[in-house]
Amino acid sequence: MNLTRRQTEIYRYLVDNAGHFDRPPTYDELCEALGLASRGSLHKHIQALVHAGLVEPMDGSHRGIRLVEQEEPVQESAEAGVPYLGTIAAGRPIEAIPQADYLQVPAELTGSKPCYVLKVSGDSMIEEGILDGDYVVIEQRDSARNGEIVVALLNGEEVTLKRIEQTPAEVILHPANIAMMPVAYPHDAVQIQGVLRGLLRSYR
Amino acid sequence: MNLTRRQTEIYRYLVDNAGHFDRPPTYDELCEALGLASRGSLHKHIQALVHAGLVEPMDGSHRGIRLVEQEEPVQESAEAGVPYLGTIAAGRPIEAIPQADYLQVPAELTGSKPCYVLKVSGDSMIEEGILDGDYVVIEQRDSARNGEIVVALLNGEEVTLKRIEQTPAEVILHPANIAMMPVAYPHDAVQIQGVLRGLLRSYR
DNA sequence: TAGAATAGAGAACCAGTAGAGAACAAATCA
DNA sequence: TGATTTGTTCTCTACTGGTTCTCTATTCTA
Repeated sequence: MNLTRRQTEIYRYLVDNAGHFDRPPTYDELCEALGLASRGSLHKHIQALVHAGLVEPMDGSHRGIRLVEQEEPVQESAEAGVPYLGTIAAGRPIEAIPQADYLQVPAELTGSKPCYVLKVSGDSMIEEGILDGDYVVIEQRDSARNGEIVVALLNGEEVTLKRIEQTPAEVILHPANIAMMPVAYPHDAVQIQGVLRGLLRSYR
Repeated sequence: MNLTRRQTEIYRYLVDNAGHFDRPPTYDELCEALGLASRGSLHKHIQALVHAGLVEPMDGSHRGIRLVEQEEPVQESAEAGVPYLGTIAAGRPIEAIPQADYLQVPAELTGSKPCYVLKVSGDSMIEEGILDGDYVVIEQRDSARNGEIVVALLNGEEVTLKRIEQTPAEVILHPANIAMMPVAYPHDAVQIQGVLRGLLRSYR
């Protein structure tokens, strides 16, 4: 995700002044600080930063603009941790987080193959017991057997977690939610990025 | 859980003055200190802090506003991991396995409190996304808040995993399966053994 | 040089936040 | 026991702050 000049400028300002705010700044406060007259203009830039995973999304709430936590590299990571890459929401690209975090995942889930962890957003697999906010452990693979749950890249742009069925003619992706229908794609529109190996959920 | 401005302001005040109170402050005292005229308004903020796990819930008691003691940063204590104790099946005692195995559970799930892992047998919590064969991470505790999912020992003999509701008269255990009914017990028949903190599932 | 990408102004919308105050019930105190 | 605190719940009001528009200006690029 490439930022424009103004976007990086604004992000810089946020980072530089992060410790300087006693509370998360509102759009109006930022507008004044940045010499903007219109919240609407600022909003577009902030949205770009949210999309780039640099600013926390605030779904309608009024709590000011916050940077996404840039946790310093966890040193335990070398110790057989599994990288946490971001959020997977049906219908959108993976929202990568800037610096990979590492999770201590039991070897029983990962096996010996390379894996990564994604956070699930949405309810499309709810009937398989995969809920909004769960973390899935994905084994890096570019092929899958029928019936496996896969991370699939569709048309090179959006990514989704679904149960896969491959026929000679097409690839069918089955959600596990009565409200959603299976969708069929031509083979060349679906690129498998990994296979579901494990699941983590926090009730904290 | 993201706090609003006023909520963080009030939380700050509580933290800053924690050592300053000789006993927990009342709502009225706090209202005055914070320049509020209405207890009702303050109550909403405090509830938000309780919900965020920053303030201890005070079920009815007076003079009850206390901060949740902040666990010090997790010390990578999980050298050995979390003990795997056996299988929990609704209606039977925990089937302990002879030699405790240890699982490498991410610190995000355990927090700093002592935990153990059980394997779930049965479908009684299927609508909460807890499936037969899943592993649950349980924090060792002998009390729980309403709405939490607990490991409960019933009549000193059988153990079960259910959502708990404690009323003055009785304890109600709610399964999450349309085919099963909630069951009410007298308080002395239910002994809480732990609270659900996390969940692991293997698709191997 | 036309069209796209970037940047901004400003208006309008409305959900979230904040607070007041009344009424109630449980806990505590006299 | 009765009176008083104290926490809880409710309704009502106000306004702030994030979002969405449309419209315009400027810069970049094919």
